[in-house]
Amino acid sequence: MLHEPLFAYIESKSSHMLTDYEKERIQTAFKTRHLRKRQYLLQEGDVCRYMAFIVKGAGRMYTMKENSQETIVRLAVESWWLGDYESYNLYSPSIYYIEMTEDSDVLLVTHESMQDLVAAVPAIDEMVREIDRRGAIATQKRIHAAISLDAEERYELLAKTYPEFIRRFPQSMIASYLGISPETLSRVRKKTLYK
Amino acid sequence: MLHEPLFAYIESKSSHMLTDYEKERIQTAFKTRHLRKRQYLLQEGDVCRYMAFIVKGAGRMYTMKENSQETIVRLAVESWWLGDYESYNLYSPSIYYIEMTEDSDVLLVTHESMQDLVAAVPAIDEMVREIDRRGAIATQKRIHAAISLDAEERYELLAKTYPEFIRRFPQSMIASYLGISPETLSRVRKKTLYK
DNA sequence: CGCGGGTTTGATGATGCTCAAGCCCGGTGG
DNA sequence: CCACCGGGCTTGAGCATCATCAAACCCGCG
Repeated sequence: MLHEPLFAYIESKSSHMLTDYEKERIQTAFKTRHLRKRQYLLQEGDVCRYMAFIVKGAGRMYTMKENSQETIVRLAVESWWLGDYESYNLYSPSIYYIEMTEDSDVLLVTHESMQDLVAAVPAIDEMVREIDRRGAIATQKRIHAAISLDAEERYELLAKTYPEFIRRFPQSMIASYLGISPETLSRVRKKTLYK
Repeated sequence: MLHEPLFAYIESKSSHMLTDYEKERIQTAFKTRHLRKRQYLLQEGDVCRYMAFIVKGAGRMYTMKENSQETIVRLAVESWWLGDYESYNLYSPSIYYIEMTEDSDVLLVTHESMQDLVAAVPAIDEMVREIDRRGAIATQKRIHAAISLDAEERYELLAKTYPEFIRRFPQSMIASYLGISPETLSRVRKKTLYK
């Protein structure tokens, strides 16, 4: 059953166990959806109507400049969330694209449903706080890395923090996520091999 | 009375008004403290025991590398919060310094007191969620700026988003916050003057 | 008047980008 | 089964951006 990983995730992020009734509510709120590689969850200009919990697969969120230059701001795999937080909360048009990079199973929930769940299910409420807290800490670190480390240091930090990413995403995406060119990343990797 | 700006702030971030009783509780939890320019609120290695709400003044949070190279990750003025979120939540030793850049009045609250308040005062609960939400959105944007914009674009974005910062912090700090050298910032400013 | 911190200016060099070509490898069709 | 794509990665050369180092400058203050 596709919702099981979500239940496990929620319980892992909170001190409450889920009751059967709560699981039912959650199951109703989260719609399952299968997305194939290269399918879009969100396109620039649209409002992000769903947050996606990745049950299986992987995806990326990025912007595109006029010159068709992509900048990846987020990568996500199993048990991660994907969605434009700003657009989702404020119902504003998004500046991002979200695209799956593998065939994926996701669970989608609207902002309204999520708010209801937060109010009704203590474990969800706790989970949301926990996610926000961890998110704030992680982004703080990433900003620090982005403004204070050079290309090589940023790559090594990522490889240490999320080795999974290096394995699952093509190198060009890793480069974009790190804010460096694919060529530079290639050279950095070659260099770090001999160490 | 020093707590008034905090009450106003809380109410502005929530849909609830504060009762007199709640204000009393808040006043008890938040200790006022005067800090002079260059005084530290936190030093590397210490646990961040307080979140600070700035009633008056300004401060900065930064790391220091062995080579005594500073990297500012956060600037804050009136009605902003200052503290290392990670250390504050996890009681782990901080990697940051927090220093006031002006004579300041701040209100300090421990993690435990804050948790009590969140549970007891609906407006505070709402405020915390709102801050987390806005924080997540703002840091997302800052990451995007850091990895996709060049020095000039980053400066112009900051000047547009927080003109206050440009006026209140010395240029060298703005440079560090943007992840560029003071010399480069000086040249960028000269250039943007003639446009 | 002279000191000192922050900013500016100039010269030089490193880091990383761009453009272009070659390479590797897995997939496809003859 | 092999030849031929084609996409992603690598490699190289030249160049732009930005850091570094050093000196001059500006201005408020003792």
